[in-house]
Amino acid sequence: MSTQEELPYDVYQDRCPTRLVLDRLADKWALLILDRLKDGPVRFNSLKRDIMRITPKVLSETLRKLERDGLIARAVFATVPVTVEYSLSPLGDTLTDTVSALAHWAERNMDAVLAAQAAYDAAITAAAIPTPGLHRLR
Amino acid sequence: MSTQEELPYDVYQDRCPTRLVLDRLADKWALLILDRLKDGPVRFNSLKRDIMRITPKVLSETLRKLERDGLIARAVFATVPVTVEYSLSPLGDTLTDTVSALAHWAERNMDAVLAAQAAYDAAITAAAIPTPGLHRLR
DNA sequence: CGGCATCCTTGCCGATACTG
DNA sequence: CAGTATCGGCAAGGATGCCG
Repeated sequence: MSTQEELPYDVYQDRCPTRLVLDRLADKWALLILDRLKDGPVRFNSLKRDIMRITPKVLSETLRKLERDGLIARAVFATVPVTVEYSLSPLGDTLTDTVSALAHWAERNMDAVLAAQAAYDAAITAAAIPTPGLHRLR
Repeated sequence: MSTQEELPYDVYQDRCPTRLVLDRLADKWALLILDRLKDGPVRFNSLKRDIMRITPKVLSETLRKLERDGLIARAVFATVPVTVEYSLSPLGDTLTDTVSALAHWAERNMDAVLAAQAAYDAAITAAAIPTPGLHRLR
């Protein structure tokens, strides 16, 4: 808010189109796809295999949304059977460092998060049982 | 995948706990909250005002999830009425640069995205009408 | 001020087919 | 191989009201 130039868009504003883009990026599958594409073009079924548990439906939908937003490009080759490659567009390429950092932050800090969760849950449980061991009969 | 060390966690894997964290971060509201906290502690209703259209319920829920994950800290002051401040934890602080970059990327590249969307929609519409103007009589 | 409880809707997402 | 079609469930999230 301080070091940043004045822009016509403000993601904090409701009804700002940036909210729509943020919604797109704030999607687990979209982040994984963009991250997966950062090393070069990847084919549909390769994406489907690499991003475990994604269904073809969701993969297809997410790819089309990303393509519509100009973040990825779709290339069709008239082979038999047909070959389709997805790759980052120049615009999408400006995002990958950030997206990749976010997607992999969890991997680097997973232990800390798990520890925090355990501590939080323990505190909550302790609070829920004011004097543990008391009132045990009945 | 190449320049990266081998980690015990892999966000591409199903059943990997990192997926849960990615789910948390891949949330529009969580991103906005984390970004909003990067300049210092903020109170509940201030967040509610700044992040337009967020409901108290969703704000409260998201804050608690972020607190449970150890990304933010909650401080209560026994004033009248009570004052509650939310701030980034040291762990959360390691995320803000990335989160902020993602949240504001949309603001910087909104025009390009809107142009891409318009081009995409125009191409789709054109494809849906093979030869415009032909077959016009019935 | 800073929430929580409740109800209710919607739309996303997964599962499961089927097609060019 | 690269998708589309259809269906159903379930949980995220909005609206509202109340409380310490």
